[in-house]
Amino acid sequence: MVQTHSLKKPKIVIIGGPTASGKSAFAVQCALRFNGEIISADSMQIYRHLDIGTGKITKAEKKGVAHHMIDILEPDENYSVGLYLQEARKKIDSVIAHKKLPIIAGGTGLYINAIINGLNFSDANRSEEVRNKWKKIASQYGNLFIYDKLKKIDPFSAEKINPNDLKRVIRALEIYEVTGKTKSESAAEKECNYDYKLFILDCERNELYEKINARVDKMFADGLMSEAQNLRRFEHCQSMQAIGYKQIYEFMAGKYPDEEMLKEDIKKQTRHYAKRQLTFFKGMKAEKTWITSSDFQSAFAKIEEFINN
RNA sequence: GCCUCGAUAGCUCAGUCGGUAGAGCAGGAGACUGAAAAUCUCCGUGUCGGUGGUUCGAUUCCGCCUCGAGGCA
Repeated sequence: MVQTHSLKKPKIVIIGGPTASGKSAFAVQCALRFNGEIISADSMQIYRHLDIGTGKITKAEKKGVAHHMIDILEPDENYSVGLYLQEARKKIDSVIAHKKLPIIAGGTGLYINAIINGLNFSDANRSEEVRNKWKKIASQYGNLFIYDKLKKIDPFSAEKINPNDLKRVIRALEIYEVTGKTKSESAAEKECNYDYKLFILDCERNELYEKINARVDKMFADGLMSEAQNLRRFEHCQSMQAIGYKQIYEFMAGKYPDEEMLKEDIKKQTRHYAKRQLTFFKGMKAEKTWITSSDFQSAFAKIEEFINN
């Protein structure tokens, strides 16, 4: 993506990467070094009380650096990229107003992408009513049935969506129903409001997986079970899509032979998730710099250069 | 010591009435614009334990050997 006349735009640093890659710690180091404040881009850490399971940064780990967009919702609240973008922009602007460097850090690629590439369909907010209606139709007449509806309304979008990808088929239908315009009609490239420097943290796959495994073990040692237990009344809320909690509820319902299997499954799900994150960042339309933990020094140099030119 | 049953992909196993084999899981790759820690798509060659024999041809049938599980002594 080419950035034109970036000189006038405010500068922000963005840090992405898979879980357990060390984003949070790196972000704190950057903030300390460049007088920054961190704006989280994590769809699960925005929820209060989901601490251990989301690997939320602790007070000590924050080292006095301000963190935004963490702990702003109760577990029973719904959220969306649209709301995130709205809030995050405000935070970014206020950090800039305070003459500090905004550092966006998190693993939710979609949120980061929204900040970089904006969002179309601005008036197509989620409509539970519309979604439920289509969901019901789909379960009654099959995925293909509603896919065919979409094909008639918006063949261009349908072309790019797999018929089994129910959520996306429904969303495309929803956009049309809410705005009267099709998804493809309203799609357009947008230019980023900010001059950004994006780093993606990564490491060798085996090493990443080992870190993930160790991290899950630590979560259990830190009391994930009781944390989940205490949140059980939210079992069917959006926040409980987070890996760990839902498996624990299934464990309590007797779906795993023993705790060891539970842990193994959570590790596995987390590995799959990390892989998906990596794929998303790889495919993201943005200028990015891939780094590992051994590249921190050179990354600092790049940030230095970025903010000073 | 004898008998029985196993030995096939990293793991669990299916299968080949004899023409060199396929599922699930793991693993890999990918998609992704308001639920994203979600949702979805694609990818399977391995001395078919070893060795002799029968056969045009054996992973498949037969013998022996090795290893594992169970049973009888």
